Parts: sequence; C-alpha cells; structure tokens
Amino acid sequence: MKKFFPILQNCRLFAGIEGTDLEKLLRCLSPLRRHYKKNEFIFVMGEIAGSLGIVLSGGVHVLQEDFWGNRSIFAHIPPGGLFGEAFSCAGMERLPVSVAAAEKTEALLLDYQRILAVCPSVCAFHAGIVKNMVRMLAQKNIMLTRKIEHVTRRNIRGKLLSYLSEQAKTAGCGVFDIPFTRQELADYLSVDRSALSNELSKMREQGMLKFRKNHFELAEGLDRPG
Amino acid sequence: MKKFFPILQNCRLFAGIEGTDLEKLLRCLSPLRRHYKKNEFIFVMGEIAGSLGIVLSGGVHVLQEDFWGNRSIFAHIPPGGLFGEAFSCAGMERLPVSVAAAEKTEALLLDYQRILAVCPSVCAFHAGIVKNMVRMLAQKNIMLTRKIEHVTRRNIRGKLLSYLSEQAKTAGCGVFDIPFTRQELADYLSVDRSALSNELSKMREQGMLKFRKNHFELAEGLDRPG
DNA sequence: AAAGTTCCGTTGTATTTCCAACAAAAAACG
DNA sequence: CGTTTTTTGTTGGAAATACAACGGAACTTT
Repeated sequence: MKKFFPILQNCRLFAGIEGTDLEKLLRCLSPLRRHYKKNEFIFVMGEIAGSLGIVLSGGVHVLQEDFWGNRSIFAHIPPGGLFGEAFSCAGMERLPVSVAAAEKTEALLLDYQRILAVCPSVCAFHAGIVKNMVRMLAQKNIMLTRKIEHVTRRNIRGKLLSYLSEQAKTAGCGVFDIPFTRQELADYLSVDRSALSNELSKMREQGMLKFRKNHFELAEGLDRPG
Repeated sequence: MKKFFPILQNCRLFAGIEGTDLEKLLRCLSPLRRHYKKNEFIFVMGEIAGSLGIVLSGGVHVLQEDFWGNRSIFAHIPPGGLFGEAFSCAGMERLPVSVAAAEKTEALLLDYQRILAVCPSVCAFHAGIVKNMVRMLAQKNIMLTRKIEHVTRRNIRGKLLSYLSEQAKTAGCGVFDIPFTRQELADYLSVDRSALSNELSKMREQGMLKFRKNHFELAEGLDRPG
C-alpha cells in the first residue's frame, strides 16, 4: 500500500498534505488500487456513480458509446488526473459516461462519501482536500470548455488547428505527441476518420505541419495568431 | 442591500446558510449588485478573471466571439446560476470567454478571493460555501458534458434531438420554451441558422414536433428512446 | 518468417451543410 | 397605425463532410 505514496504526493488532489499525514488520510479513505489493460473498461455507463478515480500511470479516456458502437471521446486523462469526480460530486445517481484505459494503466479508486464525510482525526486535511477538489473541478471545467472550442469549429481544419495549437501551447513548443490514434482523434473531434486523415495530408502538403503516427510538428507561426 | 436576501436564500451557493448568518456573510463578501440591458456585456473576454457572478433575474449567455463577429454560445445561465466561477476557482489570470445578458438581467458580482480567504467571524460558513461550490462546479461540469453530447452529433437533426430531448427531460414534459432565438440556438449547436430552420421544418413536416418561436412541443415517443 | 491484425492514407460518390439572397411574419417604435 | 427592425423560413448552388471500399505499412502473434 505504501509504495505508491510518492505518486500520490504529486497528485494535485492531495497537494499540501505531507508524508505521515497523507498516510493517515489514506488509511481513512481506504482506496482501491487497480491495474487495467489497454481498452479495458474502468467504469461503464449506467453504473452507480459513487466513486472517483485517480490515474497513477498510463492514461484513460472518458467516452460514450451508442448502440451501434459509435464512440465519442470526451476527454483524455493523464497521470495525476481525476475521472468520474464530477458525477459523484454533483450527486448523480448513475454514470452518463464510460471510462476506459487508453493504454496499460494503474488507477486508484476512492469512495467519494469518505472524502466529504471524513473521520474526525483528519479534519484538518479535510478542508484542504475539498479546496483542492474545487480547483480540480474548475480546471476540468476549463478543459471541457476548450474541448467545446475545438468541436464547434465549423470545419475539420478549424477543429484540427484549434486542437493542435492547444497541444502545442501545453507542450510549450510545436513538437509534441498526442494521446490519440487517428480514429480516437476523430472520435474526439467528432469527425470522420478518413476525412481527418485527408485534411491532415492537405495541411502537410501546404507545409503547415509534419506528422507521423501520433507525433506532430507544427510549422512556425501557426500557434501564434496575430 | 437587504432587499435581495430572499433571492440569495434560494441560491444554491448559499444553501444551508440562514437569515442573519447570510447577512453577516454578505457584509463580509461585499458583493456588487448590477442591472444589465439585453445584450449588454457583463464580462469581456480577456479581462482579469477575479470575480464571479450570480444571476438574480433574467439570464446570461457565456460566449465567444471571433474577429469577424462569429459567435459561439457555450451556455445559458438561468437565475440562481453562477458564471465565471470556473476561471476564478482555477486561478486563471484572464477570462477566455465573454458573458452577456440574454435579456434584462440583474446580477451579483463577488470577489472570489473573499470567498476563499474569508474573515474569521464567518469561518463556520466558509466550509459550507466551499462545499456548495464543489457541487455547483460539478453540476456545471455535467452541463458542459451534455453540451458536448449535443454538438458532437454528426448532423443537424441529431444535434436538435439531443438538445430538445434534454430540454424536455428537465422540463418534465414535451412542452417547453427554450432560452434561445433561432440564431442563438444555431450559435449554441454550432450550425448554420438557415440550415437549422430548414431541418426544423422537415421535422415538423414529419410530425416529430411542433414549434413557434422559442416554444416547442415534442411528439410522444421522441424523448423516450427504447 | 509467415500469417493475422490493426492503423493509416487515398479515392470516388452520395449526402449534408454552408452560404447568400430573398420574402414573409412578427416585434419594436415613433 | 404605419414604418422600421428583427426574426424566421425557403430556396438553389457551392463547398465540405460522411461513407464505403481498398491497399499498404506497421505491429503482433505464433
């Protein structure tokens, strides 16, 4: 149990809570640590929404799948990120989305009730966790707002530029890897995969970018409009 | 100042805080009460993101406008709802969106710093407000997720059905008014207005719904798939 | 190394959406 | 009440996207 403390100390949910305190707190929360294979489901749409997860390693996709298997990917959650928290925090009964491992993934599952109704001995940290939760929820809010910015562009090139320039900004430079395959990127931007490939090729022809698999290099001047 | 206490007591941000306590708390937060005409801007994209707003009456749109005047409406916030909170809570420096009054609107502006770093005398309520904030952020999160569900449908009819059936669900029946004009609905679903009108007409021809202005009546069996 | 599988790009066609322009209806205004 | 402005529906042509099908590359498995 103790061996994944170092990972948790880097997790923003526990920011401000140090060594032995974190230990106490975790005993109280009694989290479930689990491993998942690529594409394995962690939460399935329709399940009771009582718990939330922390990605320790790998990464997960939050998604919806309709009857015919059409996927829509809402978000990619990297290590240190939370998933499913909005639905527990809002008091929703059932999950409206599924969560699947995007690759080999290690995650921690917590019962949300134990976070809010925490035992007396750790009350000092309780307020801290709730404040951290506020910050993380707000950040996810912004993430979702950005995703909306991407998918509301009226054509595929617009969506791509919006998405790629955000990636470049968070990477700090025009060279970066994305956490999606082509099909997944299409499911994230909600366009057809072949049309996406097609548009990417055109953009390459026009010297706007280079790419290979999930590795991208934007030409200078793209991510700095104006 | 006191005369809008009744409105605030119904506001979810202050849930659980009663009469005189609310009074004390408000003295501490020293909010700004303001009136806005229809289409007047409350926040403008790029401003410092220090404060958040509560809609007292009317309603506001959270939106983005590009250089050419193309609008994208992210959300409609009804009375009792918060706006701008995600950006303050996440510690963002500048607002990535604008907020405009959708109609004649009354709003309260609060300084976020005062909510978190609250004065000692009201500490008992501080924790309560933060918890309320968690819940409201989580709910907005779900709102955004729903909006993503709408705009990621691959054609206009899909977007309309997704949006209208959600409205019907929240209204509790198939007859309801929406807070958008046609152009605004188009900006919300990110499609062309004329194409939207066109699709609505087709759906009416096919007996799926009736509408007049912003009043809609869905045919039975539409909002209950399966 | 061969066979199988997944991923990716390309192409052609069918469908959908955008765009611009216009007309009718409704609302706002003096 | 007549005028002006806004909102909404309609249409036709241009443009973009979806869809289906295919082949090759890269990766897995045996």
